[in-house]
Amino acid sequence: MKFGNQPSYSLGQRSASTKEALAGEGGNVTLVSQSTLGEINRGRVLQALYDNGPKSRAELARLAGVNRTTITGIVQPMIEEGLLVEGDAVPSDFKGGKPARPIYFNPEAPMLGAVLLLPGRIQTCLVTLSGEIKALTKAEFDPHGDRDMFLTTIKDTLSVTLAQAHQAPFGIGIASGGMIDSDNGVILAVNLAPVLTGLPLVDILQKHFSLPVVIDHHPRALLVGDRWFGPGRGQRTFAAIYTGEVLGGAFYIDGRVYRGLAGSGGELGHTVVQIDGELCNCGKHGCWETVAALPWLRREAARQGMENPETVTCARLVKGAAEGSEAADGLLDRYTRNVAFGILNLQQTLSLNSYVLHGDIAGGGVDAAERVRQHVERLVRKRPNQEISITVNGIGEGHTALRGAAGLVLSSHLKLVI
Amino acid sequence: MKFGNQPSYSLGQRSASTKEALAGEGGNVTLVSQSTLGEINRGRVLQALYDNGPKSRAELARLAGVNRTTITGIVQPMIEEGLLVEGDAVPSDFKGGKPARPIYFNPEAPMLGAVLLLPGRIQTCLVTLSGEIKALTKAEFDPHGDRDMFLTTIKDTLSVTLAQAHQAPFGIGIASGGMIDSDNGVILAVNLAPVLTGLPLVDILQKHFSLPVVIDHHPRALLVGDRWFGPGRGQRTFAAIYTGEVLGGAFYIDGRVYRGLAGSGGELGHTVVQIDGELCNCGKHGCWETVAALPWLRREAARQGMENPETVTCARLVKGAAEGSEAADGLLDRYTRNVAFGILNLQQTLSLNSYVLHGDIAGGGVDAAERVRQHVERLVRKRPNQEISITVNGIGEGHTALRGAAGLVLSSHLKLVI
DNA sequence: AGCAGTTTGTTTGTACTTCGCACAAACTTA
DNA sequence: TAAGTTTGTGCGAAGTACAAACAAACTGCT
Repeated sequence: MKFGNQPSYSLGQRSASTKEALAGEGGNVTLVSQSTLGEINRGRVLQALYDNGPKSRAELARLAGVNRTTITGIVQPMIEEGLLVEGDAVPSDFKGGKPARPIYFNPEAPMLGAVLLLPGRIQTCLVTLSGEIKALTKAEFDPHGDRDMFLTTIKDTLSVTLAQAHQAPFGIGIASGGMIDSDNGVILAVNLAPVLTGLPLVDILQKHFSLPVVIDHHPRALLVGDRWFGPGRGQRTFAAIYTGEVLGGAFYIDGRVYRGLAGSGGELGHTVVQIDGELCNCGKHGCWETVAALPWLRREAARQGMENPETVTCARLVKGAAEGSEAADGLLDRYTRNVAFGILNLQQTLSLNSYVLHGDIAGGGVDAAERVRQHVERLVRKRPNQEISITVNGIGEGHTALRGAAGLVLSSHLKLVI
Repeated sequence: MKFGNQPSYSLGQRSASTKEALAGEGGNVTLVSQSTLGEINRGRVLQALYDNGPKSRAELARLAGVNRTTITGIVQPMIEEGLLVEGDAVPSDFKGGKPARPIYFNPEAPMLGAVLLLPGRIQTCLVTLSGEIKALTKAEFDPHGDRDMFLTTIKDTLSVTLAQAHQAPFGIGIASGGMIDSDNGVILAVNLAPVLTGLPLVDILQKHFSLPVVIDHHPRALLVGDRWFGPGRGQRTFAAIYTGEVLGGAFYIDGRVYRGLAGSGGELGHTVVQIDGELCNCGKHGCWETVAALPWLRREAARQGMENPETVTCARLVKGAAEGSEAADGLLDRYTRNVAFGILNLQQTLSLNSYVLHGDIAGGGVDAAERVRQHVERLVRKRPNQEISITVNGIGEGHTALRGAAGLVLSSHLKLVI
């Protein structure tokens, strides 16, 4: 399936990107041009719409403390090209005044494609500019199988989804498990799905679909999803933490997704929390993963003689504890404490204060999250005005990851810095 | 067309601060104004001069990929006000052309005041815009003594230094040990110097000297000093690590000093590396500090029956190992390995790749640094293009910290983002 | 010595974007 | 109906980078 001509929006393709212009290049100097200034401010107005919902031009100007004509100069071209749309007038309040016309994302605008790629499972969908998920399609693949067969599967699945878009999407975002080089669009390694190792997936899909494609690792997609329409919405600083067969994390720092070099930041599962601890599959001892991932939970459940230890999850422990099982309560406490150590280390390092849980630990709901938070509070060094928040994302992890994957396209295509 | 109701986040007013304008305020969206654009680019040209040394306007324009008149528009006002100065013409090369006149910081411009405040010791000095340290003055104070006496001492010491400036300095930067709230200019706690605990030092000195005053914690000043005229010069991402009686760190991420909320990032000494480890003076077990700070080294030296264990340092161990002492070599290896765990955790979390060592571990010179690097390399998860550099700062730690303290003033006063 | 070629720094006008002011449109209230 | 209030737009001012042209100051060759 090929998409030919794409809609032309004045925001255009990613060039010497806004992010780079803001940050400068290492050793070289990059100045910010007039046109980049316009891009920065366009992205910021778009983000304000996401964070605050539909708003009139006058209200946006007030919120940002700028001139009304500035806002009009920014949004009018986007209204004309169909990215934004003007809503029905809102009746004036008791003081009178002309009714305001809130502006928001146009439901008729092109959508974003999204792929969630986990060991053995593919999900694809379309995501509207207001975050609705459509045309969800699922497929399975053999994690140890043949690469060509995998590529056929992902292309077919994506084709089914994209066929339901009435216009060429802005692009395709991929959230993938494993170790990702997001700069070069390559899946470096997925221990649980060797078929993906070394796969230059971005290039392959860009060529096949003639659409821009971006990729990032799964926790980072969760983070973007949290930030866009989840608990991280409107926040300046927070982290997403994933626990499951492996552990991972992602950071939103000072209003930007932190990636590290080539997207390598956030490999929290292989930070050491017990120097002389158990051997980890990465080859060293005492990784956080050895005491806070599902394999550890299953081993401990078996050690305690619990029923069906191979199916133990945080959710099951919370349920058991609520039903009075002391074994479940005790194991849950140890598990949440072990999870807390990784979060504690993040807090002492980066002082993010706000953590959104995903994966198995999130399956334990607010009870598990509160236990983790209490463990962290007991351990962390106290400071004035330090309030640590640990929440679970109530939206559902698959949808969050897909939204996040789509959000990756937003970042690159619309200069919207999520 | 109707839009559904969406939650509204409170947004602040437009910020005049360049840093805030670039990043946006938590949940708030701040647009970048024309005048802020000018400030951003002025700061960037100044940083380019620091990173590259004296350069002609034409060369700066080439480095930045911008128009020559843009550079002139930026630097000419600074030349006129005496911040920058035009040097002697440089002879043209074999192709001819008008000789270029390099521009750099004016030696006759005002200086920066700097204070280094460690338990029991005060150092003050002036720092020129090109990083030279002048009028260095030292004093001592009783860490457990009377606050008024401490304030008298620091004011007198600073007065001696400032009396040697021919013009009012741009401001005073303070590098202080302990836990610092850099937003509010308060020293929150210094375990080794209780006289400083709770001291609103910025306010006190601003009132006394009628100069702008900024404060940050010691590792962050080291970082700024590294970035300005040390191994971090021109780098986009690196960390400074301090080992001594306590441990600390600071990060330069994506071209900016990372502070965390109220300056609380970088408390690496209290990350956990051994869940069931020794009790730390912060109240929990297994902090990195319990296995990598000088108290650990002294205890281990005593346990091994080394001579004068209370004076053991990394430098002494390196010397001992070079002279054939297997005990020194063995303890040095354990020490550098323990230090490596904290750096490893940083690398897995933030992927900074470049670490500058300070304090006791730096006293071991390149030998100690190389041992740490090898330990990290053995432990870290491999990725393509990942090269980990661990260096010591050869300039001297006191000078680096003082330069860094002065650099804090540069950041705030000249909108030069170090 | 004179000329062509090259490079630097400056002058002048254009382009991009935000700011400020004024006005018309569209309402509420007395 | 008139006064007051708010929204969105038109127009000119202000700030800053970009582009073209020119003069100054040099090198190398004939």
